[in-house]
Amino acid sequence: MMAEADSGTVDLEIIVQGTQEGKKQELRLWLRMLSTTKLVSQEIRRRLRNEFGATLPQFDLMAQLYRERDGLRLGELSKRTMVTNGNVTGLVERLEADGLVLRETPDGDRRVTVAKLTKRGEELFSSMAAAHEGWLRDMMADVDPAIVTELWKDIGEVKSSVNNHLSGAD
Amino acid sequence: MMAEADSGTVDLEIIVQGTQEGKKQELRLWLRMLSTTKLVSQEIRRRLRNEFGATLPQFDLMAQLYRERDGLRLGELSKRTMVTNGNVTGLVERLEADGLVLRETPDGDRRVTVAKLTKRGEELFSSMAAAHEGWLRDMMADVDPAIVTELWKDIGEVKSSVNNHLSGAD
DNA sequence: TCTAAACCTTTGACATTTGAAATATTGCTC
DNA sequence: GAGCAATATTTCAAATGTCAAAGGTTTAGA
Repeated sequence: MMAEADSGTVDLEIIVQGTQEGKKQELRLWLRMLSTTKLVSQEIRRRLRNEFGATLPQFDLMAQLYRERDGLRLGELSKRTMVTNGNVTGLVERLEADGLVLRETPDGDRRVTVAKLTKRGEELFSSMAAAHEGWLRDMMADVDPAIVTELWKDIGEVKSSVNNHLSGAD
Repeated sequence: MMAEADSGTVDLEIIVQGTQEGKKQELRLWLRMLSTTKLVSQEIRRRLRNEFGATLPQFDLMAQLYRERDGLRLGELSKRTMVTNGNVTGLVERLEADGLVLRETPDGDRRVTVAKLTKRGEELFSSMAAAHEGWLRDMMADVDPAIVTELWKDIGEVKSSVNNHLSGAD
């Protein structure tokens, strides 16, 4: 596929970063990121369901509330969980029905709804979070810790590049 | 947090890879992978909608059919797209209604349904695929190609580790 | 103050998603 | 060849997801 130089010398630069197959690398990376993420998500979903009777979106939402004990406005929750507004409404409704979250409207601004974890919500999330962290350590047990750190850094670059090339709203 | 040796010497190994922050690296990596994947997915979803009136799951499904011109059984489609069986049924139904996919039952085994792209489906997918690849190159434009390649390799290790530590079915 | 723009959440229509149960067909075994 | 496990798909209920439009509230300006 790749033509060798006519003399004995080899053009290393081309081999290393150039034409090699360097066309659809981004697509290839994306497909692998996507399938890996799906794989992990499915595993976490399964364990959350089996061990805690919770769903992944519920876990994500509670995670945000757990670190903001004063609660969050639904719009803010929407941004942080990357879930649409309308979706947050239903999610919070169901969690409230289960007694894990409560909603209140602050005095100052009656347009706003703030969601907080209840006592029960805090306790449940606390144990889910501990398990969750363990599952991830488990799943990534075969990966060299140095690579984990490196991946974190490099994926950060991907994320920031993507953020700089969005078409719609931020 | 980390006990210092009693003499003047410092245990570099512990500092470097041990306690430093080395506790929740896997969790941190996972959160970043997840948010990055969501970000890219949303961008692709938006562009598919705006430019082609298609959804992301439809695109994924058609991608599998595009590379198997003889069609695929629904179960096989389910595995390859990592989408549940029941879900594939509905997706294919809607694509069939739009004239992009057709279903047929082979003579040999009447339990089976095979889905294929129609002519129109092939044409549409072909142009979507070209655009899709371009979007990804765009979004990752600021990332050094060497890092793209490295990420592909390292994420492969993550994926294979995860595959070795699944609780449920393969 | 009256009103229009801006802000925040909910609602509604529809698509996707999961997990489990139901159906249909095949292949094997006795 | 009747019964039964194994396969393959569909159906169902409930949850999640998007997008757009509609509902209240607040804020600012005329």
